[in-house]
Amino acid sequence: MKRHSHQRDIILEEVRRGKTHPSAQEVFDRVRPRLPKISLGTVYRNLEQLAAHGVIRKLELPGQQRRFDGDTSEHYHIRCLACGQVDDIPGPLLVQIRQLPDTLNNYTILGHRLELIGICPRCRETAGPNPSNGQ
Amino acid sequence: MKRHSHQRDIILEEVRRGKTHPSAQEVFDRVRPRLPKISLGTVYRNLEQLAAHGVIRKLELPGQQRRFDGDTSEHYHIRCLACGQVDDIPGPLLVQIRQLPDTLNNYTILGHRLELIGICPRCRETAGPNPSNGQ
DNA sequence: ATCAATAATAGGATTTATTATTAATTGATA
DNA sequence: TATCAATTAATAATAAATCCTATTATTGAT
Repeated sequence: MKRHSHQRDIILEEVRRGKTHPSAQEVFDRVRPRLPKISLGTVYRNLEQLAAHGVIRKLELPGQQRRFDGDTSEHYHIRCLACGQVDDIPGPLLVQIRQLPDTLNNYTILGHRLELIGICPRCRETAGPNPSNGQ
Repeated sequence: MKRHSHQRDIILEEVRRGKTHPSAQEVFDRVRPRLPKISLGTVYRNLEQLAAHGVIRKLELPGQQRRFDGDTSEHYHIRCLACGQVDDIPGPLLVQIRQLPDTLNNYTILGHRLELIGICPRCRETAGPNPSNGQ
């Protein structure tokens, strides 16, 4: 990020809009109405750059495509097993994880990833995956 | 798994051999000397089937390809940020996670995924990723 | 032991998410 | 405003996983 770009500004605005956790393709779809000539590669590159600089967070979800989060505060996520929707879990990190030793199994510990798995209210009510939820 | 297959037996043997956490491709490579005509699709199908029946465990790792674990007891994993190697962390699940409520954020909670991120001893010593470690 | 039904396989094509390449454009700076 | 590296658009390439179809193997019934 050695200089500004209009594309990056718009991408950041769209990632920050709402509390969703969009994939690169979803960001692309949201940006396109404003920048019809933008390409998907530009979206990927800028999302990675913004995440590398801590402006947004990258969520690498097991078995799913990568998502991005405009909220950089420390928080966990819960993910719907049926539709893939990702929501925030407010509150502090687990105390037990905070208290882990510096080394374990001879590894130097740098961090952790935790996500809860569940069924979102919409999928529970409709008794099936709700495609409009995201996946 | 309505019928037995020789291929599945060999695949299971190879996943259980050692304490590694092989990817489908790695299982394929290990099985090939014994079954030269096996195809990658067969390996994927049988690994998924074995996991669905609880015979092995599927590890869906953020930002990495899927791996499989012949050890089905409850345990967490630690993963080397440099080389991708995955090791077991012995011991029980975190008490705090055990005590989570049934619902959170209006989701029905079904489970969780936790993995620790670190640097493995080999990568620490060689001051760089060790390609022979797996990734 | 043989046979018919059908589950499972081999081999290859396809899909999806992501990354790399390249020529043209743009933003920061002298 | 001329320069030059950073950034872009467009597209090709890659990697992991899935799908497709003709063939083979396993099973329960004879």
